[in-house]
Order: sequence, then C-alpha cells, then structure tokens
Amino acid sequence: MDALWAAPEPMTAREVQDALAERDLATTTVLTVLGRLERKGLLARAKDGRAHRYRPTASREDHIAELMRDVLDAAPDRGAALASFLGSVPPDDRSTLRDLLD
Amino acid sequence: MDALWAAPEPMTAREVQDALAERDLATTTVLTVLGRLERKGLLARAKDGRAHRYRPTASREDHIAELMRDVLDAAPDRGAALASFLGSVPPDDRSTLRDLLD
DNA sequence: CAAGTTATTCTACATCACGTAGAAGTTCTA
DNA sequence: TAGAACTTCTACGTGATGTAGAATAACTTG
Repeated sequence: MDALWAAPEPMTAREVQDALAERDLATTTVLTVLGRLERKGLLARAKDGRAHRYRPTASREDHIAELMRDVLDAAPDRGAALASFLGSVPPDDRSTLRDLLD
Repeated sequence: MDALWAAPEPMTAREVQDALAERDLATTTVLTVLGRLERKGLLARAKDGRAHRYRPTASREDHIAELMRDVLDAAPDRGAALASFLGSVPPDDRSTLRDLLD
C-alpha cells in the first residue's frame, strides 16, 4: 500500500516490485499480496495489456479515517469516546479540528 | 473485556465465566483469555483470597480512544486524516466534537 | 487428616491472517 | 516456435486467537 499510495499513477506488479526492490521480493509474492489487498477492497485493478494496473480504492488518509470510524463504531458511548480521544491527542490536533469544524 | 467493562467491580475468573454462561466456556478457557489480556496490558489483576480479581486498565471509551490515536499515528498527514474523518462521521459526532472543543 | 472443590499454570490444537515463494499455465513477442 | 512476462493456485512458517485438557496448589469440610 505504501508503494501504491506514493505513486501518482496505478502501478503494475512489476512496478511495485521495483519500488520495493530493497526487499528483494519474488514476483509471485508481490502478486499474491496485491491479490489479497484487492480481495479486501483496498485495491482495484484494471487490465493494461498483458498485465494489470493496481490502484488504491482510497487515499491513505481516507483509509485511516475509515479505520478510525470503524474503531469509533465499537463505542457504545460515542460522545465519551470522542471526549477521551480529544483529551489524549496533541493540542495541535485539537486546533486542526477546531479549524476544520468552522 | 465486555464482561469486565460491564461490571462495576473487578471480577474473578469464575464471575467472568458466569457472566458468559451462554457461551458455556471451560474454566481454563476463561483463565487463558484473561491471562492473555493481562499480558497485553488490557487487564490488571490482584489476588483476592485463593483467586484473582481482574480489572480493565482503561475504560472501554478510553481504550477506543487509544486505538483511534494509534490509527491516526499512521497518517503522514494528520490534518488530512482528521479532515477525512470529520467528513465521514455522522453530523451528530461533529456537533459533539464542536461542543467538546469549547 | 483425607477427599473433594476451587483456582492457577502449562501445554496443546485448530483456525486465520500474513509474509513469502514455487509450480504451472497463458499470452505476448522476437 | 522458443522465451519472457504475467497470472493463478498451492504451500509453508509464524503469530494471534478461541478453545480446553492435564497437572498442581490451596482451601473446605466430613
């Protein structure tokens, strides 16, 4: 996901493999992981010639926001969870939230 | 955790087992899980006679807030993540946050 | 005090997610 | 047509989790 999120355009498996060259992964490893990420809905793919191009279905920040919502949804008392969240987050984040809420 | 969070007082393994009677768990199962939760820091225990009493180290809402922070910490751009979060959350939550931020 | 009950610890096993990759098949391309 | 590129299927090790048996320690009671 890091590689895909860092790229401006959808990537082929080969390109992902090259982007992660330091890890020296086998091609099939990259394909397997891309397939699993697609199955989980994090990636979508479209055929491009012989290969496929993979594209994140959401931006990294949207994905993170979704995870945060999933966690929040586990709270019987959302208000209390949000209060605790605000209290435990750095002041900068509170400022950001204040600005965004205007 | 649900059982412990629902109780006003720390519980013994036996009490947890009774609270989860519908699941018909073996005593050792309950003990194993409580031990694992303690190892992960979600529970603390204190000896009470022959048995131990288990107590959540954080309230459910505090725990949820902590998970939300952990997720947020994965964002390179916290502001964008918070913006996306606000945008994807029900309006009531935004109201709650506005109130809390005053 | 012996025997049963209660609580704990250690070990075990199935399942699942995940990181990893080989084997084999399909499809281009030189 | 032979080889390279790409894909799919299968597989294996590891760690988390749900589950519980075996062994052991400690307490209660006849």
